[in-house]
Amino acid sequence: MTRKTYRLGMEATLAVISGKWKPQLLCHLSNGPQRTCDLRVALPEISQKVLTQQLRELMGDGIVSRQVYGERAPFKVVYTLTETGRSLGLVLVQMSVWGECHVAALRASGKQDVAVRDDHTGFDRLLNTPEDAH
Amino acid sequence: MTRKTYRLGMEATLAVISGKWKPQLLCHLSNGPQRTCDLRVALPEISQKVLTQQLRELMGDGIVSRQVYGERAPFKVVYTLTETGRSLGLVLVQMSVWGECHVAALRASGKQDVAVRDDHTGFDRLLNTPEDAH
DNA sequence: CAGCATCCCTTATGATACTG
DNA sequence: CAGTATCATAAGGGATGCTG
Repeated sequence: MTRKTYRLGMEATLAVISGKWKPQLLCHLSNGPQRTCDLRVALPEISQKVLTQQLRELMGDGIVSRQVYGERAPFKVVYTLTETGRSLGLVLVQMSVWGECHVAALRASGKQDVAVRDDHTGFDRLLNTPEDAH
Repeated sequence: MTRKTYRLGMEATLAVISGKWKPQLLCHLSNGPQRTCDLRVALPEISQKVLTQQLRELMGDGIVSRQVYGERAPFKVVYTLTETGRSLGLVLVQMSVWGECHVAALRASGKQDVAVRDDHTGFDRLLNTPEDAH
């Protein structure tokens, strides 16, 4: 087994959260466990292949877990953020806040025409301890 | 001019800091202004083309500035983190700390064979105000 | 319902040679 | 010394059809 060596810790974090749809997946999973079909509704533009792919990567990194209900097809599959996944909360919120400020500044300066649709409160539930969430 | 719309603020942040060599570039630039040749020494494996490319992207996002000294070749070119670039400090440190913890956990669990070479203190200088740095 | 396999395209990154 | 231009390759993502 060959060892993967990152130069900086933040590269390891980037490896976990970067991917075209991972931020949105993490955002929706922060609201609680989600079925596959829930995620497809939340992210209408993702392809089936990439959805499965990115969820597998998050599983490999210990960020989400997968539970299967039912003996035979059709199955019910539920994805849940692990405790490790929830521990990303502060990082995700801070990245979101910085990104929002940066986009506002870029637009104000006229350097780039950019916008952000949703605000960082999408991750707020991760900032509470699991016991607080009920 | 077509508008780029991010769904989440963190996607805007990822757009700025993701790139194979950007974390390391930001880390070295956090120690102060750097000449092109300094960066090439610090990142021996980056190609000339990609070095220029990633620096241009950081400039386009207002993260670094570029100063040219000299009337004709050979020039002296210096890259410096802007105030916006320095404002990334907290985000970069937190991402690094989380990544280090995560890598340690992955290794302890035997799930992946990973390691991080440098620790998050590489970004520590960004946590001070510019006036404090002298 | 959830997922796999295949083929295709776009993007990111790399190697090399050349210029002011 | 710094940078451009060109060509080549790798990685990420998307479209479609099929399966238990």
